[in-house]
Amino acid sequence: MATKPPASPTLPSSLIETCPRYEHAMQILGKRWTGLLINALMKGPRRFCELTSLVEGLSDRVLSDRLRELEVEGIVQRTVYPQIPVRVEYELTTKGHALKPAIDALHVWAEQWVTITPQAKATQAAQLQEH
Amino acid sequence: MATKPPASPTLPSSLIETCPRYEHAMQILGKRWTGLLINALMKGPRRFCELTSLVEGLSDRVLSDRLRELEVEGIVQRTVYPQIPVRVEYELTTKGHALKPAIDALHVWAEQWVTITPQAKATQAAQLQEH
DNA sequence: CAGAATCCCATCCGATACTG
DNA sequence: CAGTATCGGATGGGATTCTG
Repeated sequence: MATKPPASPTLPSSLIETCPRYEHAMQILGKRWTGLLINALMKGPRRFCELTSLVEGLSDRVLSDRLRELEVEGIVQRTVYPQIPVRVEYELTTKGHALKPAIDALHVWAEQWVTITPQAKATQAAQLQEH
Repeated sequence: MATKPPASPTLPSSLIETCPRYEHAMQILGKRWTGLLINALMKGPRRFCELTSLVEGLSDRVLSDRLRELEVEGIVQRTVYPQIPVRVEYELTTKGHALKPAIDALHVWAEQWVTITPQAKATQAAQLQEH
């Protein structure tokens, strides 16, 4: 009962190139709001509440989560200005800015190829309604 | 949610540029295995079971889900060759291949910037153990 | 081989309330 | 303003089993 094709002659066994780094990157960037968040930070430092209004639908709690994740990854830098009330700014690190080409490429692709279908529009509209 | 600042005077109201297309793109590509899956398809058509072995850890069910999603999005084309047993191949469409620059850019970034930390290695190892 | 169906627990995340 | 704490419903996805 020939379990699986014999590893396919053409495939070198080393081919399991899951590429851990790329995988890790997708793990991070793939999470729900992260792409939009980084996009919002591309133009410069932003404060917490600016981010909540820039990225519509993103809640405090999740924003907080995402920012911490990105901080841990060294993609975002958090700076506290000890005024009263405190002012906190988030900005991309060098590593974060280095993502620009990738984000841009994704943008170009989206512009060219992604069509918002009527259903998708309806879905979106419905989601907006829910507020 | 702590009443937002007065929309911040410096921000034009049109600034809510969530960019629906980009958002939609991230929605799709961001899902758990999708990035790796597309990556695996970049080199040419693949059969179902080839994909399960190429992308390690990806289960039948999820692969099935992802392929259908990508098919609906017009990123992947499914072809059935009515032999016995049937042979099914998946390949990227033009739209799918158009993602190459973005994926490549992401790859470059990952190579340059992503370092697998000891913790991450430990985590990965642990995850592999669990099988 | 190429999946569909079912089960079911872990994680995610939205809403709400509270703090410095 | 800039968050944290907590809860509960929704979703994700792994394991297993079954089918053509």
